[in-house]
Amino acid sequence: LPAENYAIQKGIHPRTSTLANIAAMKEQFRAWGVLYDWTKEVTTCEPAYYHWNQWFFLKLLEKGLAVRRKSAVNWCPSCETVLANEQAEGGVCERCKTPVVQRELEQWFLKITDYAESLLAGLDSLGKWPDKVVTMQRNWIGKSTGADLDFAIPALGESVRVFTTRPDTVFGATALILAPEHALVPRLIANHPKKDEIAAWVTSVRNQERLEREAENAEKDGRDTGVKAVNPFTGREIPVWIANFVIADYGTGALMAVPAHDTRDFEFAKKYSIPIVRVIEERSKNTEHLLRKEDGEDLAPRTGGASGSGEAEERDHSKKSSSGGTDAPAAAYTGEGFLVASGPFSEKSSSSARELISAEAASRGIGGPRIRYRLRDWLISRQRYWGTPIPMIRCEKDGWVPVPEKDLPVVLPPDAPFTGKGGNPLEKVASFVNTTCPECGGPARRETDTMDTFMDSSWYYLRYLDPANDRAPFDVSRAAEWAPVDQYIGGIEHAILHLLYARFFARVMKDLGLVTFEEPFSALFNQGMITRQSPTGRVEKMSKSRGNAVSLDPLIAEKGADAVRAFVLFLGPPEKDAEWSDEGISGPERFLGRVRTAVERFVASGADPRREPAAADTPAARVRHMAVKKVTQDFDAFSFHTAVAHLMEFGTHAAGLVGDPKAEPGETAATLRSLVALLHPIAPHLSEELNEKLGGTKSLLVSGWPAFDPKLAVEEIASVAVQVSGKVRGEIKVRRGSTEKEAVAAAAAESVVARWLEGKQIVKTIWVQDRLLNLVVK
RNA sequence: GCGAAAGUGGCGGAAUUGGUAGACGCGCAAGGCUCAGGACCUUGUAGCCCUUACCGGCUGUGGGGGUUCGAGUCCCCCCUUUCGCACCA
Repeated sequence: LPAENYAIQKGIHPRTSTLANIAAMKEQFRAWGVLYDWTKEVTTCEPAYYHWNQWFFLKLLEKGLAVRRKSAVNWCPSCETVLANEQAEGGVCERCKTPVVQRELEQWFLKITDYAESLLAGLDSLGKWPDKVVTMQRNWIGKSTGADLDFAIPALGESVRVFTTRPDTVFGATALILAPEHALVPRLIANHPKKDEIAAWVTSVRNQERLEREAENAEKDGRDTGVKAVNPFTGREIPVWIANFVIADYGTGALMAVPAHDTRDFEFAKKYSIPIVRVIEERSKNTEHLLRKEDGEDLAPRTGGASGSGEAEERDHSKKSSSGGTDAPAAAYTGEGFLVASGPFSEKSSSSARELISAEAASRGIGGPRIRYRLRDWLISRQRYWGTPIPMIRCEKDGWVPVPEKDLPVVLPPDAPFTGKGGNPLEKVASFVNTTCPECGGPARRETDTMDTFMDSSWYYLRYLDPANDRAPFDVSRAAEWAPVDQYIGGIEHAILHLLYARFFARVMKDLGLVTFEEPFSALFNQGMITRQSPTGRVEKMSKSRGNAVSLDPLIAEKGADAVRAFVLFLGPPEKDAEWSDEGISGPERFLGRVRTAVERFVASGADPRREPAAADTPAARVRHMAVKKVTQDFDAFSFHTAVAHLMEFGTHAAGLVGDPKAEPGETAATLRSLVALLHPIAPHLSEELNEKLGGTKSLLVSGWPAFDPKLAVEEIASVAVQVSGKVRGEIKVRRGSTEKEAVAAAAAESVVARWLEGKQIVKTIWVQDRLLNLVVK
């Protein structure tokens, strides 16, 4: 989709622009010194790749995981296509930020919801993922435990099923509210005197932008159908309403309104004078009410009982309370508590009542316990040209027929008259559309919708293992050997798009016997964004779509790839956003220059660069081991900016050795060799060159990472802070491993410390080995 | 509103997870080298105070309390910023 939009904007065929972008990107990779095995290159827009998208689609179809279904879907008016729920987050199109509207359309869905529980449970195993992403996925899947309950509508001879997480509040359900999209709406309003007005309102709500309809401050708006439903537990009639805040595709698109115990229902009930019946009490705060109840004054309506028995309990709080002195509550009580006015369930706790009421609903055949998820099925149809054709054929006689596997790939015609406006260009390509039915051989039409691009990225990581395979998406044994991915890196924007789809796909592939894992990415790292101050002073993310990206090409041309790499790594922690400015580049640039100078001076002096240190345990050797240790640990921890800092320190030390006539040449040589090797990931070009100058015969890529001896990677002399009553008063140098006694003696010999100890008595001594001595005095 | 993360010099950022706050770099200042320098090298650089100088002292990690011999780090309250979620019944 982005490729197509770009192509439309520039009037270039997406294939041309995509291939040009790939070429440009490859050139940038080369200029940066990025290492990549180009024999493993994958191009998802080529038939050789999307063939297998189509193959996966057919497999999903066989398993009943790909279905064509009519439902309310998100439509982006600007991109002129439907979008998956994940791509319309917050009510706007993920690509162009245009507010989306709901449309009732028949589309292809992948049943990701079948794996909702597995996707949720699997999150617990993702210890090496950022908590944030795990939480976002958990919230997106949105598991809710509750019950389904059926509310009869005698006038229609129908019943409406609702889902609730609070079946314990059912006795307080004083209205049934349906989404405007609910299937029963037309019949409910058919006999209403203002039928046309209501129908027009329903239509207007349905056509409203999601952003507007779901806005935080959007007013609740509804219409009374005039039809009555029956609360299955109180047996009382309750009104049936239609309201804008009821979401069509969550639960059943209908809910029981319990105004006393739900803030949204409360707000709605207040506005439309719907009765508010309190059925949950926090016992500790309202014992009086309970006592009245316990006196035997059973005010609760009986289950399935005749009308009238609950009259006294019902209070219409929209009017001034006339008797009993009970004022209208100011807000809903949404907490847990104990049931009141709930027939046989009165006195029960919320939690036990939930189970009992759910169980009774099940036994009466009107619902029962139910778990629901916020997650919706993945809508993959796109009314766009530049994508993988969905391999389906529509036959008048046989309906939807899959393209036989042997006929794959269904190739996207190169010559569609795409404009981005006025429908899918594929519909205009007769040679593509017109085909024959694989079942009956009669004339038929191809599906012209293409697949969501996230289909490509759901399994691409496995294609890298076997990019040329023309018999299968990838070789199963190679996948078994190499996958899952050890370390995945990507931006947070993928948290609930790509990463959720890929997790779903891994489960599908496991069920297909292609892989043995369920979680495709063992560890995940979210890098921060590079931001930039816009001319208006706002800090915004640098991106292609904003057109505010800074090209590093000129900087690389001027300073060299190594300096730019070192500088970018030195900007700060990689998981954090960083504001772009090329001001600080001189630091890393100078550093690399100093390393070069040090090596060149050493070689020019005629010293043997391959020489080994004369002694293993010297102060200089310890510095070297410490540097190797620190830099190695920094890399392991993705702390590249401190790796650069530690290399700078080590570089200064190395330059000092080169300039020091008393330095031992073997140690100096070893120091330079270590420095150059450690520098390789940051400055590969320079370090390879200096490695050669230092007599290296193999690339640093194959000659191995420097090792350190943990015993030598510590200073021999420890500087110990000396505190007197918790305040630092001096520092002593002691041999590593010194005893407390030795340290106290050394500290007392320090004049400043001695002054603070004068006339005092040491009441307590705290000794942290090799680090700190605290003398508490009185 | 709910949830999460963060707040450290002029700036980017360190701090072995309770143990010398400010590593490393930018910037700035002084000096050296130089015909010159936006090149390079050296030194200094949290604030305040005492001192000719040295030695030193006090304060300091968003604000306020607390725990501790000791707090940037742990606990409680508050403020600010950023990011998620936000009618999901």
